[in-house]
Amino acid sequence: MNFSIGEAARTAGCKVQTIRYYEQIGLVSAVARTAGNQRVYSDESVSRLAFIRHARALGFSLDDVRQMLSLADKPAQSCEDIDAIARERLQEVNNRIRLLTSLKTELEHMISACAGGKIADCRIVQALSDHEHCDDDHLPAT
Amino acid sequence: MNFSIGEAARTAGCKVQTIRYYEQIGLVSAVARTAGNQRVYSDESVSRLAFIRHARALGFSLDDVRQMLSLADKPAQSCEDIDAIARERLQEVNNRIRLLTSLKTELEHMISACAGGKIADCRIVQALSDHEHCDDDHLPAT
DNA sequence: CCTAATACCTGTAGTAACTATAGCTTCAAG
DNA sequence: CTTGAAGCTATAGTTACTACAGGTATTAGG
Repeated sequence: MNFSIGEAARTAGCKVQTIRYYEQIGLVSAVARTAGNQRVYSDESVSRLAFIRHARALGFSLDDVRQMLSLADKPAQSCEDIDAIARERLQEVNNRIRLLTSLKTELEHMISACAGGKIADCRIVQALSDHEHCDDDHLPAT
Repeated sequence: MNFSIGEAARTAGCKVQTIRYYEQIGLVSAVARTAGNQRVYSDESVSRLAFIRHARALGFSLDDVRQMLSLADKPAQSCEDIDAIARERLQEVNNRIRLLTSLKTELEHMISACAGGKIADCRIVQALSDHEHCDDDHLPAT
């Protein structure tokens, strides 16, 4: 089956420009073109795009994806490396969940303490002004 | 007390350039300078920076922060709006936790299914190739 | 008082991972 | 045969910083 870039995008779950972007940065190789210079996608290239989108949705970086794709092209090798990447990802996901859970608690506290008063004594403003009480320097969850 | 930009950065928990960046985009106003043109920070400007960093760490965008800062400058007003921003944030945090939890499960499944075999039958690669079984189109958790 | 090491200054460019725009061409339907 | 949608390229914008280059200020030691 052949697909236009629009169909490929719908199938893979991304925008047309995203696919062109992936091609541009060399994450996927250029596909065939029609006489009129339009890209033609095979099942295989569409599923490669789906792989990428799925990995991205799982939080893998494009760099991770690049590694995994090159590994996936050597089917005879052991999948140790891919496993390692996935394990690292799991670590990060766990960290992020832990961080977000503590943020959730903090936000809930702030909200419940601020029962529609004046800003002058708003607990949210106070809580945010005052960094003392929280000793971890919780950095932005990139 | 007066602080150099370096001290302010250490206190607020960010890099020197980040402070200059906040000034540049007008998130904080320009502070006084020494005879030698170096920025001088008061306690108040440092705590404003700390406010920003703390809010950022809680996942508020710079745009949220901008709103909150302008609201915080009108202490006589009700804190309804700030409360609303915080509630919205809480919603997002909850969504993100939900998403990450399902990713965690998926990653764990993949990892346990891939017990050091060959890539040709690696479950991780298979799971990522195959988008069918997951019906939500879980977008990247920005 | 001089020097060397820091810390500061401005301005610009780079990062990730897209997203959007402009201005054009191609294609499919009626 | 025309019209509107979808495709093409190239370029610029987004968020929130971070890094660099090339220069000036400040401070501690000798």
